[in-house]
Amino acid sequence: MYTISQLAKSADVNVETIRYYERQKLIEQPKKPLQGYRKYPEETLTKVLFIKRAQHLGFTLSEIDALIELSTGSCHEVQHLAEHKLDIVQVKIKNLKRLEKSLKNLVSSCQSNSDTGSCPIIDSLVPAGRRLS
Amino acid sequence: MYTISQLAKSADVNVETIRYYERQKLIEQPKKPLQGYRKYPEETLTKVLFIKRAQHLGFTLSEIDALIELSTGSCHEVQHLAEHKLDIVQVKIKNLKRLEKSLKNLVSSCQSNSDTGSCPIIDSLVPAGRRLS
DNA sequence: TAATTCTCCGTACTTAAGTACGGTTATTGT
DNA sequence: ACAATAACCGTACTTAAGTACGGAGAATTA
Repeated sequence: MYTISQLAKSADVNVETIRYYERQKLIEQPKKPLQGYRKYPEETLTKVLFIKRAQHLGFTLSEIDALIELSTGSCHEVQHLAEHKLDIVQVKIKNLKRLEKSLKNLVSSCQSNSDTGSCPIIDSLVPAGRRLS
Repeated sequence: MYTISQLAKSADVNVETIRYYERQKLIEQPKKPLQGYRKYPEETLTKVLFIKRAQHLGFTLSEIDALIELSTGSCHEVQHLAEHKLDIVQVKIKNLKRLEKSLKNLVSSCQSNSDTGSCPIIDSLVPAGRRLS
């Protein structure tokens, strides 16, 4: 059993983060005893660690909430959630790669620029036939 | 010369977005004439279009502000900014690829799962030796 | 016992890039 | 001339995931 600060330290998060998770109902707040402070069971630490791991995989807190809901039972639905997240990640990668390509082009067009009066990057961002200033 | 709503329409943004850019000093608010509404010059439309293009490349508004500052003059610094953004994009791609890999593993571990009582995804998110519920 | 540290709790603030609202004035269309 | 738009303006709200603050009470340490 942990106090809130022991729990936070064990999970390597801020005390405020624990309280935030409680407000979001991701973890349960233990009843306040008549005397003394709240005590958190081992299970809560497990849950916070679970949340942190899932966040690392790109899941949002509300997705993690769903994950926890589904954890007792539906492996299939969990899989579905992970597949959905995988889709999103793959779309993001695709978009970033397009971006990477554009930026590389821009940077290299600068490299071969000898004209000190203009910048190919700026020029390419200004629509054709327009003047920025 | 445009009214604010003509400007917004031409740039395909919301009127509120124009006003927001004014507050952020990305574009200048024309003086209010003694009679009538403000009039925006062609240059402002160019700037808004510039902003939108730069945003597409992943630049934040404050970076775009810098870009506009640098546009008259320092091609080298503009290049530097673009290189910095390229770095960031490449780091993001790398991280997302690691994520993609992990998610793929998780999904495929589910695919080969015959145990209806547990889910490999959930199991892998719960730290070793712990129990979620 | 006194001082310090911790918990508890509600509320407000943070970032980014806007969006929404509500009231007032100005302009345009009929 | 009168109704319907549009502009103006300040302020507040939005999302996500927390962080910060301030005051009150409880617990630990010297």
